Amino acid sequence: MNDKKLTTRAADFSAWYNETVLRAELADYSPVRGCMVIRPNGYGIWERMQRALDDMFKATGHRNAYFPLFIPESFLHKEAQHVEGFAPEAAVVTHGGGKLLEEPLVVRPTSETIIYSMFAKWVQSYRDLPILINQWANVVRWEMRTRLFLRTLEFLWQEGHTAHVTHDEAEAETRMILGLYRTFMEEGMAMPVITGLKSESEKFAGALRTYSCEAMMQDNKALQAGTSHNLGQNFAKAFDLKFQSESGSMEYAWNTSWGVSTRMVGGLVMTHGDDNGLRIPPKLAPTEVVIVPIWKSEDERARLLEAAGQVKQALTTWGGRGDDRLRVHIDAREGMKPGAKYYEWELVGVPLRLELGPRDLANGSCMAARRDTREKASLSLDGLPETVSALLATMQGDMLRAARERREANSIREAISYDRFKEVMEGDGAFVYAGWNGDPAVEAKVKEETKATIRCIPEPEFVTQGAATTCMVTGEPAKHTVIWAKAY
RNA sequence: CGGGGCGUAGCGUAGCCCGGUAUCGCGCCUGCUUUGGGAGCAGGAGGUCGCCGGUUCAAAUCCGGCCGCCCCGACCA
Repeated sequence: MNDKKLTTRAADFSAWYNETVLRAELADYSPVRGCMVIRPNGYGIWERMQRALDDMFKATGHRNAYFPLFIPESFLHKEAQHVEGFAPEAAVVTHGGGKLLEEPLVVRPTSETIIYSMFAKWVQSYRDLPILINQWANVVRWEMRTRLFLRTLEFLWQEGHTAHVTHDEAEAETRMILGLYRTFMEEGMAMPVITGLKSESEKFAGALRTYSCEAMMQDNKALQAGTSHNLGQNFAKAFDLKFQSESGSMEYAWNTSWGVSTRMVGGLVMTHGDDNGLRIPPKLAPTEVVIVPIWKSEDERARLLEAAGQVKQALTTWGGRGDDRLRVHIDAREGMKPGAKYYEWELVGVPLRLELGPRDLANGSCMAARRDTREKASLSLDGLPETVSALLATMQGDMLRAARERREANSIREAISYDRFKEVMEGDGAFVYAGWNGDPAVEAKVKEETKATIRCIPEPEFVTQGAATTCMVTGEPAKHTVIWAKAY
């Protein structure tokens, strides 16, 4: 038994995931059941996700704010569907300062209630709208079964909350954010997603409509990677969020809320990881390039470390990407063979490794190894920053392309019988595009029989085979073409 | 909460049936030799055997109770 090797994805995908997260030091189990510690390697990825998204939110007119962790229990009860959805998994504080509280406080599972209660104070006129707020926060949901990053009792996320004058404006916001998430996931995470509408049974508790980004993991299961909700006037009515319109009438505001979480880190692992560990797309990699100097003698060690320092200097001071400087680390550890370092950095997922030894130095070159393909090539030290930058950009694109090809290879777009569908779901699984008559009972039956659910009613651009005409289960006329899959 | 499994060094484990103060591997520390794909040798440190109680001259081992964790279900970003 060689415990240096990870369990392979083919042997046990779930075990592979856990080992990869733990051994790449993204996270660790905490003393509290169902909670996790996010370690620097994992938090560094989250920070880069935050930075990219935060810039996008700001660019579209949103501003950050912060609302309290504690919510009066009564707030949760003001919207009927909302309480039904979240009360069962609420953590409730009953004591403070050694005394029983007059009203219990719920640790936020999401912040609609407290935020819209505040919006109600701030809005009198249509001129006060829209309000475009985002907050970065932790939330708590008392889940029965947990998994690192994918489902923990406490997780980090951002939640956007907006209020608008009209339904259409709120709908446009909801859709705009959905597109923003998609752009980030595809261009930043190199993780292709399908955007679409959630069915009634899968929509957010209290929403009019929920849209989501659905990604396919390497076990062909779907991961809901982000959601954007048009809340209609449900919360505005519950919290008396009203404004006087231009014509003088009193109207309830139209709200949206939307969020992505540290779950995306899990999605990143399950989208790009291989049997050697993590593969981080360059844009999200805290370290894009690791330099491994190689030496034999003490004399060589001094020379190579100096040369490595110069290479790092050349890379990090290069301004070809503007303010976005290349992120470079030198692995100068002694007493560790180069091969051992290679395996370690591959496990951690650093996109590009530059090996620099006496032979390379003599040639004025270095050996570059791509993490995504594990291909090696000799690169001239002349113009290295340009070469490296271009290579990283190529890798970013290649990783997205490879992930998209994998998804399509495991999608079923042609008509399929329900019997065949059951076989697929019992076997390798897939994203199955099929007709649905729109009946929630059919959805429930399929879930009961196969564990697959409707991931979304995809936007038209994803339905490349043309809309389905009949329901896969009943044979009745199809109301929608939907994507069926097992999900995390 | 229902069904199954497991708690022994930082991690992974043997020992338990058949009682005698704990095995092996990885990791860690020191020294020397190494360093272009997971180094070798030598020496060393590290343990309330999940917790409480019982039986016994003696408990990791047998008995009772409790706690925790993992997997499968119900619930879910």
